[in-house]
Order: sequence, then structure tokens, then C-alpha cells
Amino acid sequence: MGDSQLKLSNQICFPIYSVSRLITKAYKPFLDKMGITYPQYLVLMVLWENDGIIVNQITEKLLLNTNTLSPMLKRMEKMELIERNRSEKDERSVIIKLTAKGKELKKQAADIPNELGKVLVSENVEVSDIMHLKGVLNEWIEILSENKES
Amino acid sequence: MGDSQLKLSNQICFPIYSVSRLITKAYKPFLDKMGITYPQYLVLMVLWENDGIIVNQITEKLLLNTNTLSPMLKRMEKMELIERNRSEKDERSVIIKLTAKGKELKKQAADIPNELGKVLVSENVEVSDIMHLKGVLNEWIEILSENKES
DNA sequence: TATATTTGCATCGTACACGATTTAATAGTA
DNA sequence: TACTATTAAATCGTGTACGATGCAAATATA
Repeated sequence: MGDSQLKLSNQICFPIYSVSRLITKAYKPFLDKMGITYPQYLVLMVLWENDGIIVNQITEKLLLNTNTLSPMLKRMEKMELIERNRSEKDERSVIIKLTAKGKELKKQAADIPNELGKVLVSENVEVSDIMHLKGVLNEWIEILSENKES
Repeated sequence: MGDSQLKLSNQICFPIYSVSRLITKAYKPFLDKMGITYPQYLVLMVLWENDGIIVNQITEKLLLNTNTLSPMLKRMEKMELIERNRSEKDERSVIIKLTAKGKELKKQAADIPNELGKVLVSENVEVSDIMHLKGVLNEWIEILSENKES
């Protein structure tokens, strides 16, 4: 009722916003070595699983729009991590394919999950909390992204 | 060991990044009515609790730097939500004070936590999950933001 | 088949984030 | 006191986010 609900720590928005940024920072040293940013890392993870998909399929997996992805993919093309080519079957679609360099980065990235785990554990983050959080957040993604297809 | 760890859903980075953006979107309809953005809302919450603090104190509470806050505060000054004045005690500091308009918004914001709660519940988000998540995330903020004072 | 609608992507404008640098004011110290 | 170090903001450059709009290709429908 009163003011207490309007306090930073009492709303879910601030903690999740801050932790998201703090986690991004925890990834940064590893991504810097690879010369990529955090969102670019997410794109690469999608492509490592599914090379040769079209832009729209990436937007679905990352819940990002083309207004974010198109410029980003152009930068990644300039960095020679990917290639962008129009589909011949459907001239509207753009197929994204990893270059040799883009594929190569997967090897460097292989250790990131473990390394990051070490960092978190050394900072006294509970592994059980990470696992639980992952579960809850993945459910929320399902729920919150469901009705947004309009 | 294998590839599975490099999958989107198996890392903590993607879920937290996505949920953060999805939660921001959930707030948007309410903030649009007030004509403010999500980060501006955070600044206002800080000021509603502690009016007349200096920029540096805001950076500490929100874990943001002046390179983000300075331009943002200028925009908020232009919107007549706040006033920016140099401290007389220490000419380096800039004191941020809410205007009448900025204070007025607190009344409009008072319902947001409840309204957002309703939205989440209607989307079948478990209240117990929200509470638990808030607890875990606030701990993580403590931990992850600790050694970053350098 | 001509036209309307939808789809996939790109572009534009605005607002963050953030590393790095700059500037001015204060504090510390020889 | 003169000089150095620290501190508080601001600025710069780059890279996202995202609502809105534009455009061409494909599809649907009269």
C-alpha cells in the first residue's frame, strides 16, 4: 500500500536489470579475448547450433527484432565471422552462414561456461541458485514471450 | 564437455538477458502513460526515496556510471522532472532535485507494482517464484557488484 | 490474372550502456 | 605554499534495443 513497494529492492525490475548487466560484465573478459560482444556471442551460439538459417529464425531464437539484428549481422559480416546471402528460393530471406573464422571461435568459446562457473563460484554464488534460476527464467521466457507474436 | 554447454538454454546469460528485456516490456505500458523510460523510472525511484542527492550517489544505487547517467539526467531536466545544480560546498558535485512534476509522478507510479503483479500472475507466473527470484538476485547484486569499485 | 495482404528485412530516430578520456575542483603531501 | 593525486561530472565513440516506417518479394484472394 505505502511507499515500501516503490523501493528499488522491492521490485523485480531493478534486480533483474542489474544482474543482467553484471552477468554481462562477468562474460566480458572472455569475450574480449575473442573480440566479440555479448549479443554477438548469443548470435554465434545460435549459429553454432544451426548454421545457415535465415535472419528471421535468429530473431525467434533470441527474441530480438531485425532492427537490432540487421545492423549487428552487418558488423559481424565486416568482422568476417559470418556471410550474408539472399536465399534463391525466397528472395526476401537472407541466409546467415558462419565463416571458417566464425566456426573457429566455437573452440575458444568451449571453455567459457566452465570458466564463468568458476568465477561465480569464487564469488560465492551458489551453484544450486544458478541451476534453479535458470529453470525459473526459462519458464518465464516461455510465458512472457508467448503473447508477443503480434 | 561437449557442445551441450554451449546451447543457449544451458547458459545463464541468455535467460537472464531475455527475461530482463521481457520484464522491461511488461513495465512499458505503465511507464508510457507517465511519459518516461524504464531507466528513468529507476532514477525517479531513487529520488523518491532520497531527494537532493548528488549524481555519484545515484550511480552507486543503480550501479550505473556517469557516462550513462549524465545524458539521461539532462534529458530528465529537459522534461522538467528534475533540476540539476552545482553544490556550493563542493563545486564538483551536481545535486539532483525533483521538480513538482517529478514528485507528482510518484502518485501515478504507486500502483505500478500491484498492476505489474497482476500482469505476471495473469500470465501464470508464480508469485513464490517472483519472491524467491528477488531474494536470489539481490544476493547476486551484492556479490557481483562488490569487487567492481576499482 | 490483377490487386490486396502478408512477410522478411532494412532503415531511421531516440535512448540507453559502457570503456576511455577530459576537465575542473578538492584533498593530500613534501 | 607549490605540486601531485584524487574525485565528480561530462564527453566521445561504438554497440546495442526498439517503436515506427519503408520496400520488395511472395502469397492470398477476388
